Amino acid sequence: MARRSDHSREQLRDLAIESVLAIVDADPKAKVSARAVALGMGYTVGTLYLVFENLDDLIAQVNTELLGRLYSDMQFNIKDEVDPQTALLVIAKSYLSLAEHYPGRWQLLSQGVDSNTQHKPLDNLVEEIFVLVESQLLRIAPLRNAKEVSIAARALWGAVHGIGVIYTTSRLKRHTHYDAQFLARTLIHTYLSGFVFDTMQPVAPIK
Amino acid sequence: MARRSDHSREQLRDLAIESVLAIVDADPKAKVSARAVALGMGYTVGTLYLVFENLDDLIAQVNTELLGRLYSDMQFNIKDEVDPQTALLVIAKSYLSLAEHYPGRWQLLSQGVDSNTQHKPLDNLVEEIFVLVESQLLRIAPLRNAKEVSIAARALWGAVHGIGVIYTTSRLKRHTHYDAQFLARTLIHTYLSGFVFDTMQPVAPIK
DNA sequence: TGACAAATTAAACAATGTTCAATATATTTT
DNA sequence: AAAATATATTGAACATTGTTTAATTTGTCA
Repeated sequence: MARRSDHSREQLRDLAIESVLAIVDADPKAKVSARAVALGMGYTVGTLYLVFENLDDLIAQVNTELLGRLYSDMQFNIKDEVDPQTALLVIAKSYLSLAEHYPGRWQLLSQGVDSNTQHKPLDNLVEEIFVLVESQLLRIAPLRNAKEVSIAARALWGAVHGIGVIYTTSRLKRHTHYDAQFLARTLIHTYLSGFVFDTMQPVAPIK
Repeated sequence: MARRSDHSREQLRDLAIESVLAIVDADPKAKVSARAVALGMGYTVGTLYLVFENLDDLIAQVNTELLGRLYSDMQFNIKDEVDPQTALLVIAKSYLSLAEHYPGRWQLLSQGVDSNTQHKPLDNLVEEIFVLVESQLLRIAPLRNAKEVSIAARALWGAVHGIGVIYTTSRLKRHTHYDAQFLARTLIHTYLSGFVFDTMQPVAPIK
């Protein structure tokens, strides 16, 4: 039996998170079960429930960790970037490189972000990324008002996310697939050239 | 006990599919369990396995049904549409109206489309929708070659899908959310105005 | 050294997907 | 019409899941 106080709560938390990552890295379609996670950290199931409320809580914390790293990457990579369009590309690149290099982690994250269970820190991170995108859009088109920028940010981010979804699944299904980065570059490039010049008045609602 | 031959295999299949839809319509976050589905059709679990290989097979068939209806809607709604941009908006509208009016069905579909399990008829339908989008794009920009159109279609469709994801989850989490149709209209409008005029040469790869 | 407290486990629970022998019912044969 | 056969349907069983909790081990302190 593992000896008491071999690890602090904090350490147990980290062990669990790493165990989850090891599982999905080894096999992107593997099921992340409580027992498998516990085994991976050298403990038994019960211990997990000392540290986490339940499995959803654990997964949410893993996703918070993943998205947190992504956010840091993004901030670091754009901090000296003068061109806002390039900055947006860098942001998208960070997001999509997870899909390319760590499909298991990306699935975890993309399923978690769209899961119905709430998790404050995770939701906040998502919001911060939106802010990052918005601030670049505002630099691109300074005359737009806040509402327009907010809408454009959501549309654009949804678009990048969607590209990640299409990419991941077409790869897991072994279809022919396109380079996600390339799709994102053409999308952003094309979208922004419209965003700058256009009235952004959508056409009238259909019917 | 239900009497033998009360229903043909075909009828059982339809009963099962309707039972699934009833479950997710009643509660978008309800778990679709084999027993719940069987109960909903007035049979017991075992019967399900006479008709379907397993639960994934059932869900895939439900999704095929859903996407099939969507595809018919799309075809019907654009058949007399002369303006390709409007046609694309109609296509997106069909897709997103599922997210708006049937969140449970939409989650089923969006999780199923991005699931790793293969299902030929479902995959084919997805492909057909891509073709629909491609043909409109080709009408908008006849000088683009097939590869460009194919890429643009995937980027655009991914974008619409992503908007649906963002919309559904922000609604299920009771965040403030934007009208999905509106987001899609601005996205498509903006994107297309770029697609027509732009070189579609993405900027150089980052780093 | 012994008693208390805390960490960890092992076993148990209900609910899941799935299988399959038993049973009820329809159909065919005599 | 009764018996024999075939098959649709069930109900119980199994392994595996998430989760809880009583038991046990281990560290600490009087």
